[in-house]
Amino acid sequence: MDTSATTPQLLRHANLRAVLEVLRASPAVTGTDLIQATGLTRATVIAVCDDLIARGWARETDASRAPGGQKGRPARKFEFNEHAGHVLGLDVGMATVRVLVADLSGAVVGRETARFSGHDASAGERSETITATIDAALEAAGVPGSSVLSVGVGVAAPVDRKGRIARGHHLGALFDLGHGKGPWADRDWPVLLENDANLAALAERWRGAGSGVDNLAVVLAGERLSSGLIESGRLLHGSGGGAGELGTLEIVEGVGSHDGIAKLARLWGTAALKAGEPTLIRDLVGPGTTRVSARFVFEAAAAGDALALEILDRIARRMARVLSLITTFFDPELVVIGGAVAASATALLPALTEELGKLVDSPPRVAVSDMGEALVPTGAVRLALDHVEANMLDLVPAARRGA
Amino acid sequence: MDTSATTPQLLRHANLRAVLEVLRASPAVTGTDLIQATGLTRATVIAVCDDLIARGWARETDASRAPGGQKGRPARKFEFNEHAGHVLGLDVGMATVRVLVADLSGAVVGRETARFSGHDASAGERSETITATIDAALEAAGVPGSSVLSVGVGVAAPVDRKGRIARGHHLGALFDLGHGKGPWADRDWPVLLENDANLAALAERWRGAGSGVDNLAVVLAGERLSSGLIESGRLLHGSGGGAGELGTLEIVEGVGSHDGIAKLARLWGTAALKAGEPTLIRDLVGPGTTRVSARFVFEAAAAGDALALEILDRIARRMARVLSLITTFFDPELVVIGGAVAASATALLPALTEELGKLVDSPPRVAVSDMGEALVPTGAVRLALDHVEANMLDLVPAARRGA
DNA sequence: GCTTATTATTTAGTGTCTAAATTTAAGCTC
DNA sequence: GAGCTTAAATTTAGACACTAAATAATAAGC
Repeated sequence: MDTSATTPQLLRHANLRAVLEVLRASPAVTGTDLIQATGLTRATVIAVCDDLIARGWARETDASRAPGGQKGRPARKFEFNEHAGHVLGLDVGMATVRVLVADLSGAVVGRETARFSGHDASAGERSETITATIDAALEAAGVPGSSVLSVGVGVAAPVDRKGRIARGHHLGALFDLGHGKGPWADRDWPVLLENDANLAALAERWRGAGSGVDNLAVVLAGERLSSGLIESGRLLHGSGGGAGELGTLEIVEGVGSHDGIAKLARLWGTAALKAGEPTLIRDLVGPGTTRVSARFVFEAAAAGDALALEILDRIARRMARVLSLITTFFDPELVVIGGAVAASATALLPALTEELGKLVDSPPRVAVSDMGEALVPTGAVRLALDHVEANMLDLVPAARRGA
Repeated sequence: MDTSATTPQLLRHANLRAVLEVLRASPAVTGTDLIQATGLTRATVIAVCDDLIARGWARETDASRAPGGQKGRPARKFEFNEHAGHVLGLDVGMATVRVLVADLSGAVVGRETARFSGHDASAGERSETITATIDAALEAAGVPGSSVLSVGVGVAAPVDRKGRIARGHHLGALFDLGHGKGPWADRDWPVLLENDANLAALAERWRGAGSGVDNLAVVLAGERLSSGLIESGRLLHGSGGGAGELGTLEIVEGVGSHDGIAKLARLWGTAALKAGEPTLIRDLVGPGTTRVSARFVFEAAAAGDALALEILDRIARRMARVLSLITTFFDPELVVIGGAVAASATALLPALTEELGKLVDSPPRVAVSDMGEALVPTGAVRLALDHVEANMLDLVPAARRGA
């Protein structure tokens, strides 16, 4: 709906887009298929395909149709050239960096994870670690850096629509992730920064529980709580990227802070242990230890330990209150819980949905993510792919570079 | 970004749109202006304008330029034909219906308000009242019904993106507002239902405090609380239209229900009176009366009455908590408070912003609507205009109808 | 009345699409 | 293998919309 002037070439541009979109969605396609999908004439469809092939975004497959099948002249078959380039999906956390390398079909062809040297690592050190991890991932995948068409990066901070970390956020000092800086200082990759919970939402909608869902919330509930919100298929950012940050839930009765599931399990588990209550958790933790990791609480609960079960119940009820607020403000069709302990969070679901049903008139479906650690980087891949797809016709595929 | 096929005519279509958009935005424009605004050639611009004139959406003004100014052949001047049709903006409440008639520039040319016969009025009676009110408004404006190109309707219920009132909502039983039913049974107007708070948001962004703001929340806070949310310039609906309904804020500490400002003022004012506390409110209400309307509380506060001021302070703090939640989830740039008592709500602002500043890291600007009763119907006009503008080239202007 | 400036209109040329006719490359039948 | 059938590709003619450049119109200034 933009006030843009148009030239005849723009027509072709639009048709290139249309055909490309079909090609991306289907494995291998004949001219006739494209005629039906786009409504264009055969002459046009073929011309557009030849154009796409010349630009490097599509390729023609050796017809080789099933013998004894169709009569008539064999159709040419066209398909999306998923090797026309690659994208990187990064999850840059406080302690670790995860890198995925994917081709343009979204298939992951390489991955690598590294830990930063320490909590007090400088921005420069962190940059070097990120660069090294990217290089390792690319090498493992056999993908040259020149093939990278865009990079999606998830960070645990609000990021506005222009890809800037919220001013004054502590993460801004720890990393140097701006365009053309830090890890990508000497590469000309388009770098897209995005909040990690938002990327989790993209990931769940792409390959998780939210596929095909246009109104979706994802709550990252490991150590801290944050949420990514998709409305009508679009990510919400708010004016400064702070939408869904859940930073001020302290005012909610029964939700004393924005602590996530893992942290609550640890806190309450430790508290119970200190109080000397009889529980299986003590045996799991072992003698002499006072720190209770979240895992032990979940294990004890799975074994039927009453105290652990009660802790889970409290966590579930607290989560239900958070979800009830999200429902009030967004009315999503589905809420997915992700984050470090997502797998164990399944145990919370019955109590959570029951409590949510009490709090809200028409509660959304609630699911637990099964994407594990890959959640955020997968969303980063999706973000990078979105960018490539949106700008495909203005880009030059890796193979054609310099030609 | 839709996968749509394109024909050469689509080019013209796009340019018609582009030129029309410029025409709508500026008073009277020459070909040269359009060349600069659109980047098209003079030949094209003129052809497009002639096309628009032929279709009825634009008109040519008698050049009559300031004498003694420009040399050269006088430029033709084109302008948007705001009389090519009209729109209706309705606010259908429980007790009243408000109707605005506007031309395509958005100028209000007629208005009418009516009360329904009673709370127990049937859907049929209500329909008749609405029809009569519309007819009166059109007649007063001298606009024939055939000139109406679309109708925006605000209702106090969740409405999904397809214009359907949430299933099971009590308002659905009181009205019969579906497409081609009730008040518009024998007219062929496109009717666009929308939640009233959402329309308030559209109105504030169009002609209120939110002009030019892309991330905006409007809170209708008269009797009940509800909010309309605009993110990146788009209204949020959620999966069932329930986004921003604020129906479950009961779980928030200090916000015991979704009562609005007027209701709280009334409740707390009445309670104070019953408790026998000394206050100016008693004098304003008059002897023998126990019902305290919100107005008296605001008047007493304006006169410096301590108890009234304290009530306002409590209301302000409660509102601040609601706004802090909105901020947490949406991060809007601006929040506008509207609804029945908006004008008096200005008195709440200092305490409200102070409290909000304590609750939230980077609080949004807060403003009070000055659009009064016109707020929702103005938003309905905006909604109707949006629809007309989006579909303009597929519509037939009123004047050309039947030709 | 001539020049100059500005705009409108006309003309020729280009890119893109459709529709219809033609060509190509198979499978099938005899 | 010749000939028929079929499905797809290609070619051709025509339509539409745009640009660029040339031409025409209209007013102000001298």
